[in-house]
Amino acid sequence: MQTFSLEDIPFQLDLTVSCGQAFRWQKQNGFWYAPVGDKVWKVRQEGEQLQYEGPTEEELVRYFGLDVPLNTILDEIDTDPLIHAAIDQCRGLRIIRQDPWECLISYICATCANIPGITMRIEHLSKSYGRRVEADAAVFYTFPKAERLAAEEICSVRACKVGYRDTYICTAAKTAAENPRWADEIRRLPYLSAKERLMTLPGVGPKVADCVLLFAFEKYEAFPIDVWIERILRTKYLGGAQKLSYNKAGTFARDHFGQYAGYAQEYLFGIREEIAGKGE
DNA sequence: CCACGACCTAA
DNA sequence: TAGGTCGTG
Repeated sequence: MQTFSLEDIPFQLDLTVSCGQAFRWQKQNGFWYAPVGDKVWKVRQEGEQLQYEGPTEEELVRYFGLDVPLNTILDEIDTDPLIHAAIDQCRGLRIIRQDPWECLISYICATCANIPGITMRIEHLSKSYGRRVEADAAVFYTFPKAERLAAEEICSVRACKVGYRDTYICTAAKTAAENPRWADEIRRLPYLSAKERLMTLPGVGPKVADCVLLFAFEKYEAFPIDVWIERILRTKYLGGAQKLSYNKAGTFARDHFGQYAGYAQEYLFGIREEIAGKGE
């Protein structure tokens, strides 16, 4: 077991792994476990100390974005009373740097589903095509590589309870397997071009693309708008009128919150239950 | 650009 | 009914 001292680095592990951005973390005996890459990670936070097993320190810092100047970012997005309250309540919530391929498939699986439903599909895919890894007498399955999924028939993938997303997953797998540099190419592009490129994949619309750009490509201008965020934007920021188009709402958010609008989205999402319905 | 229904499945 | 996308008007 290794330790990492946070000192003055604001971080809330529990909130970060359970807020709905990543889907594989589970808590057992006081530790959080998840298959990350080809290993199982085990992490616990005790005050200003992180205890961990699995990653190197460098991998740990990178994955949880501990090198990102969070307080500076939060100051920058702190532009109104509601986001201010969200920051007060969730300070330490960080955007995880996920693997692009796993993130892409995860959010393709996220359409018309809640968090348990998404998690279930990813677990099915991993159990069917990933590698079995044991840790502390528990069994985990790594997320399958694109090459592995590209070799599968659509009907086989559908057995993972992914429903109509089967063809989307298979097409994405073939695309990624044919061009292993796809993620690097997207990473180099500015936000809008990267989004256009992602949206050429079937099953990837503006919302899924924004999620992947924010959670895997460090494009912090990305502001994913789901039904929760749309409701908050409409009732709390735009006078409760009719629905805005996705692009207009996103443009408003970037104007209002600035270049780190994606962080604002996460913090607003973090307090969605408290303000849902109120003011509708 | 906006409205609409279909799409799989599980809770 | 659900954290959308796609095809059609």
